Amino acid sequence: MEIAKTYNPKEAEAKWYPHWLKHKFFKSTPDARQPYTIVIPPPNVTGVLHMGHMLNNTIQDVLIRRARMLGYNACWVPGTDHASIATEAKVVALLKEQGILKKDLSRDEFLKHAWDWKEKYGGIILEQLKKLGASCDWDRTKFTMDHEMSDAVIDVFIDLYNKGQIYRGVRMVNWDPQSQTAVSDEEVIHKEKDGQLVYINYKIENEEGFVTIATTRPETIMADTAVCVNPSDERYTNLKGKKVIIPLINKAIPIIYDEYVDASFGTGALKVTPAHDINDFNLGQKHKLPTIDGLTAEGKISEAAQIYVGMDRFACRKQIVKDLQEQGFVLKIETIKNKVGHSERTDAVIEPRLSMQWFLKMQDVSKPALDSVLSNDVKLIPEKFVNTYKHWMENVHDWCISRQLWWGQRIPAWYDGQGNTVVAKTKEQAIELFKTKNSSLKADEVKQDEDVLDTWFSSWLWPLTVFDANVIKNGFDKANDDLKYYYPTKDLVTAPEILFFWVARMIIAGKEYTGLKPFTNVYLTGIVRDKLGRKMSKQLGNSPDPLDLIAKYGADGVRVGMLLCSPAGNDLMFDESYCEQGRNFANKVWNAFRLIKGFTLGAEALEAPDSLKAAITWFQNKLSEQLEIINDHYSKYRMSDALMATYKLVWDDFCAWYLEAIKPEFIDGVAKPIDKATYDATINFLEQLLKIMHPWMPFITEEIWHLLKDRSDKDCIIVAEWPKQTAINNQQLAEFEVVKELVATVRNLRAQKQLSPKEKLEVIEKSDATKSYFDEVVIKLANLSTFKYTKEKVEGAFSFQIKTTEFFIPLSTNINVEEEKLRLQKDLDYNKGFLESVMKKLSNEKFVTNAKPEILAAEQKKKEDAESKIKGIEEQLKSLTN
RNA sequence: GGGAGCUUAGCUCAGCUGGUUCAGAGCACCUGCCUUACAAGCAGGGGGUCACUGGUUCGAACCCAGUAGUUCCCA
Repeated sequence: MEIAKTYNPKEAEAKWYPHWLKHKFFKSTPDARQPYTIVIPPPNVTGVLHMGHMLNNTIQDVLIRRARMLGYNACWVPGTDHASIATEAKVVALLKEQGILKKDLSRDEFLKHAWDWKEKYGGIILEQLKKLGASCDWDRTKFTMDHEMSDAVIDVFIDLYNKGQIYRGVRMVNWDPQSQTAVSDEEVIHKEKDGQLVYINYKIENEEGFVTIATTRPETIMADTAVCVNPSDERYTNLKGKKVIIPLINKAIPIIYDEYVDASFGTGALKVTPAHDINDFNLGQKHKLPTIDGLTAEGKISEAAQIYVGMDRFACRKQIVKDLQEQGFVLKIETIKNKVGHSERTDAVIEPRLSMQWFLKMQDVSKPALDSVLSNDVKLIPEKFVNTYKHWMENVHDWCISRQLWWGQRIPAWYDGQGNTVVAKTKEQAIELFKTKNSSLKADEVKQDEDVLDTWFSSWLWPLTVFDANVIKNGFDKANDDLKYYYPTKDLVTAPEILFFWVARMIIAGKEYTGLKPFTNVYLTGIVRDKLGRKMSKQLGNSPDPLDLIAKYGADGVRVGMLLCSPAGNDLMFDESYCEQGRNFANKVWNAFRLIKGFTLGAEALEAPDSLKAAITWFQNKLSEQLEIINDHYSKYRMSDALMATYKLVWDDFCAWYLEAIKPEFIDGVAKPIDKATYDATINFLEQLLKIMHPWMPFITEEIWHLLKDRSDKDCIIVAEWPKQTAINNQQLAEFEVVKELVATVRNLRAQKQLSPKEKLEVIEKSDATKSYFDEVVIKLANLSTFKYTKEKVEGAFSFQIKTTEFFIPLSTNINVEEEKLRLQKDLDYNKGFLESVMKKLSNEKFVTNAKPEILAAEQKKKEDAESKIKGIEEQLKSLTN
């Protein structure tokens, strides 16, 4: 059979993914084995696969594939997230294109459109993950708004309400005027912007003179209800009990005194606008000031402001400054940098706004979640995130969980129109509850809260409800078999940006409802940036389409490329050339396979020559040594290190050394046959390497696995057993390092002297020995005629040292004496300098008395080695001079 | 404004208990090769004052302090 010269990823990908699915290799059901569980961070239904998903899901797939091979019952649960704000925005926009306005639709009509949209587009991203090779148990696919998943969310709300942890109140929230909903603190992104600090004169009532305030938000002055100064600020002590007049609307407001005001900022006089600033709100509460809401939900000037009514907040800001200037109220304008909050979802400027919202008290529930991270029960990888986590959890604010949207779980709170509120799952239950409070209730007056819950209020249950959506209702002790078996899950792989949004809250929910952590390890990936360090985003257009990359480099190539540049928790500067490197690696593996496949097996009686036996034992050792290192990297979640060790084991050790050593020679254009022992060993090595490579490169390894031998449909590498270590002979590994150096020196000599690689050379080792284990390997790799031993120096030959051993290579052409002397002199100088530095240490009394014995012994050895080396070089120099 | 981290070769990064397994890897670069698996390759090579300044120590990339640059989190 003809095997293509370059690997064709498309074919293998199209063949093996369906094959794996067909044989249900991704499927997991509880059994006697140990479980290894990962729940996917559910991607947003509005999303398409981006580089962040690629990274995140490749890591999960590597972990789950290796776990499967290690014999765990590996279960990777996929699914999607309903993403209230983003999805509702998409649906609203789509309807608008069709000429339908949300306000003209009933709630049910709108939701029907939203579900249609979700059915049509919501699964795209999961289909894309399959192209990457993701080995999820697709039968378990969940959606955060699946009926029973939503039910659990409602049950949690009711439960926490009944426990007194949820309350409703007027609070200053982060209002997104574009999507017309409150968002949580965590969804506000603060960006530094150029702003104007406007100094405005407020006339003192019934008196000459004025007080100057400085503000970045002049459009809110109509909603001012006081001016506040620091009581110790001498400039304003004379104003006690007086009032000032707000310009344009000529309204008198009191001057109040509070330590809160920083006398050094602006003029030291602060306009107090309780409805539009959280600090002002707190001041207003303290001093019992009235609250005037000067803005509407759309971010326009409200009736309460009296003037500019209906004007957009930003247009008004410009206009009012102009008007104030014309009327002489503006003292000056400074340009300053200030941080402005933006909505994470819509990028609209966030408006602090007073409104009635639902909150979850975080104080009590967060405590166990903090402890589980501090005690390492839940491990954050890398550890540096523990600090950030701790800081957030210790300064946590109550969580605003209501959103003024329709797409999501509707808050199960009911109002009777007479000021009573109950929380219940159904209207009927609500009515029952009302009856205990208010006997004159009419059923049609009972109305459910219009708002839905924050999306994170549903996804914080994800690791629980994907297995058992009834766990909230029934309690953890009555959990189903799935939850009991798979929970707590093993690893969570996610981005640091959602450490608080999601990770912390899952731990809270897990602790609250099971008493257990939801996962053991949290692997935090970095943000994928371009090579200029910019975050990849659609807006910038600097993100490649992952599917294009897969088409270009193959899924395996892209997976390797992603992970080559991804240190845990650090951002990665992605560049396509990494994928190229991944593709090249796949091709290298392919060609190693081609070579092996092309071997012709000799007669049964053909024995393995010594050179091959030595190469085999060496590689067996090497494989075992590296496997231990790779396993260790995995155990520490050092993914790119594990990958690099795999890469070098395959490319350098296997291809460049082992295969070169055992590769049959060609005689008269025909390859010599290979003996069975070597052939079998080589196939076995390749199989083990394929297994080690499989988590990184699932497709090519499966392809070669099947091309290598005739195997049944079920005998797939995806379910093969992870290689086991064998004893390591370190002595032989060390000896082979000398072999490598020796071969390199010979090759280097050829290059320098411009000798043909075909010309056979002779190497003579100065030693008492007459033979050693790897001689035949050296002969082959360095293309020698003979490898001999001598007790005496060889005159007139090229000479060199490796460690403390001298070697000679007689050359047909005379060596250039001057050149040699120069080279040897350089070597001598280096070694003398080295010896000197060692002697300095050894003659230092404090070193000798303080250093650990093994360090001292090592220095002693260095000294001896250096001395013997120097002696050897000096002798060579002497013989050259003669 | 408060807190955390980072700074090692042209690039991306390792460097675990301070000591020749300490200055490393991959890529890129340079030189020579179309050598019967692979030019998506082979062989060889160059390249770093470990951000800076001080300190501790017999000894510092590593520990401590300060400075600069940078990233993130919180307000």
